[in-house]
Amino acid sequence: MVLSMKVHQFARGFWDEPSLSLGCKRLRPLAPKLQQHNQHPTSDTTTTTLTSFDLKTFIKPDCGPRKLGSSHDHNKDSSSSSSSLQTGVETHPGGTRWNPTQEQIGILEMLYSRGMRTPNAQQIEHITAQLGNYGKIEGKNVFYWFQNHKARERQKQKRNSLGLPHSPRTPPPPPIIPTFHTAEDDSPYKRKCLYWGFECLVEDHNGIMCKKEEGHDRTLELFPLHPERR
Amino acid sequence: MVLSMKVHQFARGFWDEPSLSLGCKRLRPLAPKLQQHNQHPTSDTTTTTLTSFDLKTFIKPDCGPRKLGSSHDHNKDSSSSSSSLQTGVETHPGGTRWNPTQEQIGILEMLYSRGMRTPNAQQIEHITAQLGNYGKIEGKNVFYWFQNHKARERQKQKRNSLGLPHSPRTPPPPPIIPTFHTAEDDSPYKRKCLYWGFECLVEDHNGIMCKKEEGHDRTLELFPLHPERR
DNA sequence: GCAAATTAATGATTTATTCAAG
DNA sequence: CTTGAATAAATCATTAATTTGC
Repeated sequence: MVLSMKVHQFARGFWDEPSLSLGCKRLRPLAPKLQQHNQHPTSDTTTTTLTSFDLKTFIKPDCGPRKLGSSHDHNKDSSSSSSSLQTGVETHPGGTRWNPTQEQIGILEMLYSRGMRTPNAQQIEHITAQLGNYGKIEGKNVFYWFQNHKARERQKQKRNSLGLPHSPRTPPPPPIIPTFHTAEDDSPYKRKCLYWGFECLVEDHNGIMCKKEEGHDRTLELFPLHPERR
Repeated sequence: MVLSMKVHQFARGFWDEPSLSLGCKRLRPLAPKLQQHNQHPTSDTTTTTLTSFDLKTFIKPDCGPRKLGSSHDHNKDSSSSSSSLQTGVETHPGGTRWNPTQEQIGILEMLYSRGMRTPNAQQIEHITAQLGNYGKIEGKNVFYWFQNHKARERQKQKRNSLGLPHSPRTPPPPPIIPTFHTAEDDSPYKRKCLYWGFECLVEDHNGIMCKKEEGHDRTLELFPLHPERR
């Protein structure tokens, strides 16, 4: 199959699609990268595009490495300590990776404790919007948080079960996630539901305090988040 | 700090309540670190009041098992009706999986052969747009194609090297790929929700696609659009 | 007390596996 | 049985928390 693609030129230019330009918004003050908008104005070219395939369009001109972070702040406040550091180190105001605030973590854990494991896009958006009230955050952060948290809880559990395998069988297998019905029925709102109630420690058979894992009860049933399967 | 949470409200009406304030902080898992990062300049108090947390918003109608392929809101203009994407491939309400056309496969393989492995969000969009001329396709299809193709080439290679280890050396391992590192990229929020984003290739002096050196940014949005499956 | 050096967490990606449509 | 789609496991990388020497 030959597609009439014009491979020959990998010339650059063109990736900047007009429409998306917005993206380029975040440039940081530091490196002024200039993005190039180049030529090719248009061309609606696309005309061709209709049927032909322009390889060249696949090459991005390269935009500089902009890292940045974003506006924002996050305020790592940090410090108190006097300033100190900031001195140039760059902590750059923008940091690179997301640094969750207590509130954000709290909400996320609450949701997790209620059974949420892999929120869908819609949910992620929602959560992101809510958490945005407490600090900078993006959808992907939420997505990753759930992935990581789920995976790490899993390892932790595994480690524990191996480390002290008493309890022959019934190795706390299924996290069990509550079943979440719809609110309405059982008394959903019965619990007080401390915001961050999770983390609650409980005493196990041996009198050792441990974190109650994924418990079934705890405060729950508040809302039908959709139970994840599994 | 007190959390002034109005717990009682959790009672009924919860969903109706517009919002519930929350603000408390939580302890960190093991080591209580108290960091306080509270964000928001504004109050340092965490009064909570500032923002409210609407639990109910997490529920969302969602409802049904929507499977649909990705329609997902977002501007994706969706399908219905029109076609933004051309050809009217049917929008298949039912959501089926992508069924690539010869042309699409051809282009993808060509790109793969040139070294592309993990296109970033921008590239995916571009590719998607191009391939859209040959049949219905979405960004995630492109993303997955590269992932699967890469992984399967890898297995195939492994199998071959083991199965018939003639050719002592050079077991065609390196697909050639230039270096691919991360890339920079762009835009964080730019996308509403691109399915996922990744590295970006750039052209080097020789016109070969390679990964842009040193950028560390990979910032992109990612997350699966509909996770609910299964 | 401070800050470089070290360590513990955990955010972000990549790779391997699994599941299921066709 | 091929392969699109999705998840889980493994890995990489940064930042926060600690420790340590001056």
